[in-house]
Formats: sequence, C-alpha cells, structure tokens
Amino acid sequence: MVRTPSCEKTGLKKGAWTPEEDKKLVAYITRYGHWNWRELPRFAGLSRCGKSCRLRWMNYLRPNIKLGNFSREEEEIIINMHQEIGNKWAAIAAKLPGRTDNEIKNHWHSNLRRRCLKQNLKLSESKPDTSEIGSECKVNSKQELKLPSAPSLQTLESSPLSPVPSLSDFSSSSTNSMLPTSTNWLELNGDFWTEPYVAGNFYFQENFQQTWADPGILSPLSPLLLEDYFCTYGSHEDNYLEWFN
DNA sequence: AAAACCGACAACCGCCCCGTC
DNA sequence: AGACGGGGCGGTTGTCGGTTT
Repeated sequence: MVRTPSCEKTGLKKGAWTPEEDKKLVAYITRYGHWNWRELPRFAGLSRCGKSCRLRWMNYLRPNIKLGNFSREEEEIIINMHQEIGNKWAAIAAKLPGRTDNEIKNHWHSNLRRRCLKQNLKLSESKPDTSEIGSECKVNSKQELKLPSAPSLQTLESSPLSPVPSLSDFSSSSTNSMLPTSTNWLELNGDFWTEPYVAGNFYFQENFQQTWADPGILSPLSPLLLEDYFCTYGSHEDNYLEWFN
C-alpha cells in the first residue's frame, strides 16, 4: 500500500513559526475550527504542512495552555506516572490540565530524568539493596509522593505549590511573547470557547481583529462546518456571528 | 573576546490507530 | 474484509541562548 504523503514535501515552510503565521492560524481556527488539518493551511493562507499547523495549535496556541515552569506538584505527578506507565506522554498530559505531551516530554528529558537518575544514585549508595534501581525513577516512594487523582485545573491553579504564573513568567519567552498569559485565559471565565470575545479582556480582539478581515483567509464555505464548530466549542452562535459580520 | 560546549525547548518525522467507505 | 485517509503519539533533530574554557 502506498500512502500519499501527509504533506507536500516541497514548497512548504518549515522551522519556527512567525507571529504572523500564528495570527493566521489562530484567527482561522477560532473562526472556522480545525475541520481538516490537511486542508486547513490552504484555507488559512499558510504555507505549512497540516501536521505542523496541528502541532503548533495543540502545543502553543490553543486556549487554556499552561505555560511557564512546572510546579513541584506537577513534577511529582509526572515522575510517578512515568514510573507506572513509562513514556506515555499523552496519558501523563491528560492528568495535567493545560500541559501538553510535548512539553512534558521535553521537561522529562531535560530535567526530571536527570534528577531521578541522580536521586537513584544517592539511594543506591545509602541502600545496598538495589533491586529496584533498574527502572529509571523509583526514588519517590508512594508514602512520600502520593499520586493524586487527576487534579482539576482550578485545583492546580489555586494550589500554593502551583501558583498562577505571573506575566513575568512568560515575558522571557520571545517565541510566545505575543500570546496571552494563562491568567488572561483564566480570566475568560473558565472556558475560552464559551465566553467568546468579551469586551475589555479578550486577547484576540486587540491582536487579531485585523486578521479577521484578512483576505488571505478563506472560508471553508460550508455552513455545516460552522455548525460543527459551534457544537464543538460552544453554543453562542449569535456572539460569533455578530463578531464575524 | 571568541570558540566550544551544553541545556532547554520548538518543531519535524514516521509509525500506528481508528473511523469510514 | 481491507484499502484508505486523518489524526494522534512518541522519538528524534534542529536551533538558540547561556555558560564555560
């Protein structure tokens, strides 16, 4: 079986996303949803592979993404879950609202893995019985680091161990400097999609309003698509349509 | 001062799963 | 039943900024 390539190999841009591309992608998905990742870039006026668009949206642009440092509580969850299920990053991410599998994977490889190995080393030095040292991270005994049940976003945000990141937490990231802080997103009253375009605190209103009228963005030309989209993301058709018109 | 090195993270690639026809 | 396509996942690579030599 010969599969058609998931994206064209030529003529498509690769590498870091520019703020302009981000704007286009967010504007398009906010307006029409991601009805088809493969076709989306064409309609959104992007010279990108659909998979690239999906990744960018899923990992950095979608609402309720939690940026900034991992809290101790989050790290404990990652370590414990990794101990139990291994490199199932998506499953681990499901326990950490707002965190993406990619972010967790990166954090593990660059930070937690080393820390675990170091701690294992200490443990093996102090404890001759090394029967458990084989696994990458066995240092956190259950009595010390209890695996909590999946915390709600609110729980995490309100926990003293995981304060809501401040604006300065994100200002260091040049790539995402144009993005809203998680505080901004939370100010959208829980669910971004069900509180669209609230005057005064809506990020896109300031940054993307012009993009709505961008002639480079094409409508998928199907009312059904919009219908699907509203079903998926909320039922405030009037608000959306008012905004779009 | 500059080259080498290193860590963190963004993004790509290829495979697999699952739904549809 | 199996071909096909889209989306998701995990591994890997590329890039950039900071630190060390």
